[in-house]
Amino acid sequence: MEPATSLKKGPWSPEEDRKLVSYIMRYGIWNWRQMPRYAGLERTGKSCRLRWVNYLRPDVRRGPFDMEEVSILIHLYQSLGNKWSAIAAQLPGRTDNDIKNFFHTHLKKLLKMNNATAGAGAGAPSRPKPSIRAKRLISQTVATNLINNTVSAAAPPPPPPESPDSWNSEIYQVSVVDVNNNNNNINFSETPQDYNSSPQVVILESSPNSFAPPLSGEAGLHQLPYTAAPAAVTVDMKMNFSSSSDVDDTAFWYDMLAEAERL
DNA sequence: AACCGTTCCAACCGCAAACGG
DNA sequence: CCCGTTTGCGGTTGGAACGGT
Repeated sequence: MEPATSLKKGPWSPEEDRKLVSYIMRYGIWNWRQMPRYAGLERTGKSCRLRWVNYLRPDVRRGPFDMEEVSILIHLYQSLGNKWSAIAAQLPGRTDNDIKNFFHTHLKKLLKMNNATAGAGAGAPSRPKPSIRAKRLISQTVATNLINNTVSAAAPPPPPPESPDSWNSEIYQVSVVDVNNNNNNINFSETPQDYNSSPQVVILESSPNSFAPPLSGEAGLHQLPYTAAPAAVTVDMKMNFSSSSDVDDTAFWYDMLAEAERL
């Protein structure tokens, strides 16, 4: 039983985080219910466990899901259902809470509507429009996927998707650059031995109209983990998306879903 | 600038499973 | 097996951030 005294609820302060982390680093996890008392925290053991598992644990992976993770998530959901912890076990660094949130905010509606409209003809219910945040997230996964595909295949990058006429407003841009060379062209060497270090690849966002602050970190920059493969390719691509609310670009989204399911 | 509706996610709650005496 | 305690899981929610008007 948790004590009935007034324990703190709500968001954790940096000081509380520090106390919890330093306690666990020093003494480990021995009893969640007792621990907060010894760690000087006025929290329930349950709250401490949640904070540690979902946020403070050093191996928690933060940031957007990449295409491979989305693919795994979709496949596992289709075979396991809402067994979030089982799915999380297959996605290193992702917590069940992360996965649950990602599913509910990005995938549930799309999967539901996709199933409902699969093979449906005229008169099918209209597809939902994805949110701008989700667009931003997926645009990053697209870029990641293109990088990986391009590099592993040692082939030229695919041409940018042909835009419908209605996509004439270039207000969102994802660029892949090598920041070490300050250059949009990443020239990979011919052989693996030529590598001393991998180019640092980042996704750059530009937001001339409405894409104000980036998801995190330094303005306009999102870093992606990247390991260069032995290949002789040049990556130079830009993908342009319209996010104008009156443009129906949901077809693009369903293509993304299909791509994730295909992988 | 102000307002309002929507999106997103950290954190909560209730319940079930696991544990152990 | 029983029963109290602890841990883990999944659904839900509060509120900050965001985007549109």
